[in-house]
Amino acid sequence: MRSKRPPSAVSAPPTHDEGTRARLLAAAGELFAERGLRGATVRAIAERAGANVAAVNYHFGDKSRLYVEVMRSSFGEALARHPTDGGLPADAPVDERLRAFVRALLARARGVGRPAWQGRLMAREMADPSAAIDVMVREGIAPEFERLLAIVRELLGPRVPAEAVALAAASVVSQCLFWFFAEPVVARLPALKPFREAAATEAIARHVAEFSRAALARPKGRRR
Amino acid sequence: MRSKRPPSAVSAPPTHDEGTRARLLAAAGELFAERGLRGATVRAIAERAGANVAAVNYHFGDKSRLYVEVMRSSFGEALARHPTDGGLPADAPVDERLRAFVRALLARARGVGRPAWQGRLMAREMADPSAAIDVMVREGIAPEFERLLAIVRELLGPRVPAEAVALAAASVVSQCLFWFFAEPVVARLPALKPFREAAATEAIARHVAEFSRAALARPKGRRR
DNA sequence: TTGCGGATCAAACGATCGTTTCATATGCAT
DNA sequence: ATGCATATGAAACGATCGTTTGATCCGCAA
Repeated sequence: MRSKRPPSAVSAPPTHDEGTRARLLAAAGELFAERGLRGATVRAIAERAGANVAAVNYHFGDKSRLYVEVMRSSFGEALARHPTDGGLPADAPVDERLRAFVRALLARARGVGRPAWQGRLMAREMADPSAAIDVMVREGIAPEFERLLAIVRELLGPRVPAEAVALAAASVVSQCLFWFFAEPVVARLPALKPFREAAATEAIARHVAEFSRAALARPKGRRR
Repeated sequence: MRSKRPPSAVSAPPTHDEGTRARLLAAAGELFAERGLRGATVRAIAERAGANVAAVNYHFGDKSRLYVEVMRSSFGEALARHPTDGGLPADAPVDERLRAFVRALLARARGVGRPAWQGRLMAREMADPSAAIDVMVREGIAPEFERLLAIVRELLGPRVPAEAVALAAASVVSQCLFWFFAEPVVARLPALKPFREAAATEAIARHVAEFSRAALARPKGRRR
């Protein structure tokens, strides 16, 4: 009912309107994050994008194909905006690399960049996995988890078995994911409520890095 | 299409058939966990329960009321089956109390008891909160988180500010929740896949308790 | 101008879902 | 036996959803 024209430039589109497809992707991202794959109707997506109901099927084939396209672009954008190496050189100190990893994971989860709905999209994909999660794990999560495994192995030392390294890496990741996976609980616990604000992200990152660093302290002269 | 009668006792029901309501609750629990609130249709629930389509509305009013009833009974059962104090006396050593807390949380999440779908139900409620989460947090999660806060405060000492205690408690909880909140990812990461088996729950509990215990080590003679 | 292909539109189709309706069965007090 | 409240059954209603259809608009090459 609003403006049928895209709110982009004032001038007319160059050859044909590329805007509709992009606006559908953005609107679908928001609505899939808000209401889920089933809950977000094609009509609502088209309306928010200022497009016709048939636009989704015309540009993406069907609703499920639009969904995986949203997941791919959203996840890829999050990967590019917050790289887990934090721009650090490969030979940077382990502590700094661990801190950078934690910071990147938290930034992705809590939407420090533009679209704040990407974290919720990921949480929904965990609770209700679709075909999109396979490529997300294979192309994004798995290689980055390998990088974290290397960091943890460097912290724990070469004598620690692989299973213990994997468990420790999981402990690091979990502390970052918690803050938006369990967001409805965080919002309802008075002790955790102050950390919901975006400004608290840095404090959480510092805590997670310190907490993990203390737990991963190399047992130098321990009983053994 | 199968047996219309409940497969309970061989004899006839005493006065009237109480079984239908209970079978609807059980079938709804499974299907809500498998497909979510929207995905599980009342027809599928009624069919699995061996009841008529109208039975849901007759016994529970409508679908959403059946859902909150499922959540309440399922969550209450999990609370009762795995108490976070682990049956320990209140004056037990902090380390044992922390271990018991972690073990209980993991047992609930990974369905060590009977119904393995309760964890998935909780994960879905996190990704897509309904009216049920308010009572779950108020009656179950909040008081138990307070108990964890007391444990952590005892470990960190009285000089640590409340925000640091809250962050540390969140770190403990997150390590337990991770293993079923992020289950689709765990299942796809080769390094974590072996921990999916139910037998690995005890190993995870030991790791989480040790990891947290090391991170929460009281800074005896640290810089201060 | 004409013709054409891509893009958008209103309208409708078929399927599914939650819910309702009304009939019927059952157990129990009278 | 009779009346009544509870419970179950088959069938349908109204609403919504994903998708399809056919017409229309528009920029551009011939």
